[in-house]
Amino acid sequence: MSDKTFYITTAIAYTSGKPHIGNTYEIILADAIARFKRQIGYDVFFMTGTDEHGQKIEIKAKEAGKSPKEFVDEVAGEIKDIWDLMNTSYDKFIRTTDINHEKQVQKIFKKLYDQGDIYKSEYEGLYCTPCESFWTESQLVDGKCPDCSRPVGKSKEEAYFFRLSKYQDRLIKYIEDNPGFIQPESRKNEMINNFLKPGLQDLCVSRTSFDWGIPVTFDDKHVVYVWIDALSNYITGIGFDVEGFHAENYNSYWPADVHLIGKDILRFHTIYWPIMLMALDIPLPKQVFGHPWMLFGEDKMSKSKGNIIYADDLAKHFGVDAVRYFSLHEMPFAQDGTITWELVMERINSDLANILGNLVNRTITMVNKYFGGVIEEPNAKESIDKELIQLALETPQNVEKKMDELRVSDAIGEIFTLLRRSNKYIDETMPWVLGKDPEKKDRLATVLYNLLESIRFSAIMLQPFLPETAKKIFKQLNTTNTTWESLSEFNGTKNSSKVGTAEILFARIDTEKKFEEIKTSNKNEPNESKSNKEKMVKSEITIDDFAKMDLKVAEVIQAEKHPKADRLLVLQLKVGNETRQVVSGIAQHYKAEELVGKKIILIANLKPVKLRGVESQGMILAACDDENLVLVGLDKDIESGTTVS
RNA sequence: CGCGGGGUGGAGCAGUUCGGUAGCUCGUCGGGCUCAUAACCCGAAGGUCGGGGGUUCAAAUCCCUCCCCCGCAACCA
Repeated sequence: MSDKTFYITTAIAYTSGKPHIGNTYEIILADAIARFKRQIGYDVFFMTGTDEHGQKIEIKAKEAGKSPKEFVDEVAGEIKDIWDLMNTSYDKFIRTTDINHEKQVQKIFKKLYDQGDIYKSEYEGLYCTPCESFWTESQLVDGKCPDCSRPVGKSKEEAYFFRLSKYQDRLIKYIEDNPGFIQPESRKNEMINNFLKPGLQDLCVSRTSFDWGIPVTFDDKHVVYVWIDALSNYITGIGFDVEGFHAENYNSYWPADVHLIGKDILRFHTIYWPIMLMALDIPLPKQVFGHPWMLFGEDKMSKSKGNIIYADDLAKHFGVDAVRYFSLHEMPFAQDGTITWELVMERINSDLANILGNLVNRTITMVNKYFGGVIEEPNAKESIDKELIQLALETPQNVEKKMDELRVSDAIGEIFTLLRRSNKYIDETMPWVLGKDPEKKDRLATVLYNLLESIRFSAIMLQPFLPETAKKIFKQLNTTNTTWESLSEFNGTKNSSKVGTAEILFARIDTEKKFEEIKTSNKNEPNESKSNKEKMVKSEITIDDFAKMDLKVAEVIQAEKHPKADRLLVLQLKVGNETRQVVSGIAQHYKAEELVGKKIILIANLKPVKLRGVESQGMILAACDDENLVLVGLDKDIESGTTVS
């Protein structure tokens, strides 16, 4: 083993449901980095896992009629299956329900308490009893509960707090002294200016309102709330021990080289986590990389939008390496990437089938056709070869440079530049012409040798990204010379070995046909998002309950934007001979001017409230899902003020 | 003036740190080639680099200003 170590982690996945391709991307990315580092000689430890506690899971388990433990066992298994399907080479899969983890979390909590970093206090806030919610001063509307408009009272809940403020200045200094710590760097300022400079509030680190968590040893009403539980996995997973009896892995791998996480949880990893570590007096991770998100078209993937793509579905249609390739290639360094079925097929066809697959195929075919599979000594070199050879020799360094910056997509781009260049080399040298002239046999052998060698180069470099494909290429080349070190010289193809038969690596996809296939296979599978699960079924009411509502036809006589809120319109409604002002959150769907003259339905006896300072006397009806909002109108015209029942 | 990201040929992006011929992939059109998976290779068309102003010999890049889009925050009665 090498003495250069590299410890990389992903965020641990929350076991509330099946992860989609956007979540899966993170582990594929981590895997590519881990494999690459191993390849260039690092002793790598790669950890991933699941975050399994919390109220949400408690509720979900109950809905599913299971105990929380049964529930998380199932989901964690499902997550692990997807990680395995994606051929990810993690060294450890940690679960926050692992006994060792739980034990260490309890000890960490106790230690921080004993040394005064955690203290018991009361979560004091403005509490709305019917809603069971705490609110801050700024959230209140008219001094009342924003949810139900009832008065709130001061209330207290016992909780433990972590004194973040104590470490604030040390953290700012650390971030400023280590410019590479937060990646991409644009996020650094966001953290400092938005959270650190204004001053950190102490963090609530325990709960009494649910049970599915790690109990606080010295106060059994409390369970450890997410932060200390989840974040500490990065050290407990490699054998950190509060009392100092660390496992060997902890001693060799900590501090982590990279925490790879989604950009949405960067704050927890660059503020709470480092402060926890400071309090425990252990070194901070070297880098936290907040990767961008994979969007479906323009939108975030979400169940309610029904636009989720899962890695296993993609793999079923296109194969694992194609999914890996797409995820790694299509994601820019800092900006969000996009996935659609069309894009996936386009990438597979143009890159994997045309450029890579076809190059291997045509080369192997020619070696078999002209030389019976055995290439002889390359002794007829020409100056035209130099450009190809030089590029091949430069590419490993370029890849390494990009990978150092975690620019995985760019690293892959470097390899494809070599593949394109190789295709071009075939046209330049025209081996099929050489093949017709027996005197040119040596030259032909040299040309094909150069091609085999640059394919070997490419395949070696592709290993971290497309491990299975690389294997297949090695098999076709019939080479075992697959180390990174062998890329220092352009002579690693053995002259005497016989290449294998040409096999298609990636078949071209008939886009239209495939689309049909995908559609049918999606139909066959019950679409979870639209079935039982997501439907909100409210409890039954009587006609009397309904009769409490005073619904009226109303005509919009004036509409304008709310002066202080983006999503709100202020409407003046004519209801019979009365005029009502209603504030409505429809500004993203309707322009003020197009509403004037429309007749709509108003709930007229709703208690008035102020919204961002403007009084609203009622509410108008609209149908809406996540994307669309349509006002409820009338089939035929009728007087405003008419009662609706 | 809440915070942040972005606006570059038809599409998606790089280039902006540190001014010096506007680049890549896909698509379109034309050509070449036949070893190969209708693939590969070459060429062309197509851009006032969101608008305006300024600095400069020179601005996508620096400064000022305005417009638009997307997140977050707020807000949806």
